[in-house]
Amino acid sequence: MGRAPCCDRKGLKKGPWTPEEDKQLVDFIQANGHGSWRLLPKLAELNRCGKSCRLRWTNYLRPDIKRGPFTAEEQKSIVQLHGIVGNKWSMIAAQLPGRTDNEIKNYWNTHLKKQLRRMGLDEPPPGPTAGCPAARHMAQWETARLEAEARLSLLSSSGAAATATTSGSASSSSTAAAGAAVADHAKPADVFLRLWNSDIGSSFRKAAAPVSVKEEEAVVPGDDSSAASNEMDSAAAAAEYQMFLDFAGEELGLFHGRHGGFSLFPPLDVLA
DNA sequence: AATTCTACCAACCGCAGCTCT
DNA sequence: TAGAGCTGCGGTTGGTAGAAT
Repeated sequence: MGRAPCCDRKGLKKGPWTPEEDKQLVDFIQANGHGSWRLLPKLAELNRCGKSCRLRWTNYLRPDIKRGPFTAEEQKSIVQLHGIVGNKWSMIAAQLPGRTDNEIKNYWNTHLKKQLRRMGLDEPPPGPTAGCPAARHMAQWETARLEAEARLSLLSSSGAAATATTSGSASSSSTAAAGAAVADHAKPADVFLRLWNSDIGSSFRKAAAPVSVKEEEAVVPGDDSSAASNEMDSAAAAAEYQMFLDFAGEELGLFHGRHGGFSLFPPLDVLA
């Protein structure tokens, strides 16, 4: 995996772009498309590296970029998605039309992170999962999934059990069943269910697969110590997740419920 | 009015993964 | 199959504007 040598060339301009450079880049891309970023500077007669051109275009010059402050709805989405996928800014940006990953990242670091810090929620909990975001997020998903399953079991008490059809999932068969059940029974307000079935959920399951398998292997039947350890990890992750949800619910008005009775999911009577 | 501090954001750097040969 | 080239992503930095002293 070699590194791109384009920025190593001497004499290429760095730093802020001038309006003339912007116009040159926009005119060229609108006329020809960006094609190969590496070749673009030469073709557009810009004294910049391709990487710089791509960044300028994607983060600033693209016509579909939405400018201005983030709306409350966008803030909610960012917090919600960050809780699920972590610092996958491009993934989060994909769910917010007109916003770039760089913009979201900056917004998170300068605004939302501070709010979390004030709440004392920015530090990962101590323990084995602290350095493993995938494991922590898997635990978060698992917590939400369990709640979804509980809800679904109540909702479909008279219905037949769903057949597992979800493929590529690294979680347990019950998770796959929940995923299938979700497809059949999900209500629009069911945030988790929608996310689980979305591209994000799919990417997450895929990304978390090795961790999940490893964790399952680590649990030897009858081995109380590893089971207990796993239980503690899950509890810590679940506690962290709950803290995050509490913050999101109270501070940003996310999800449903009120102080003390907050839930990722809407009350049953809403679904009924 | 001058200086220092803080917040914000555009841009850079380097790594990782994908594609092609 | 291995290595080189290219692109995309996430972390970090540096410049600037506005606020505070």
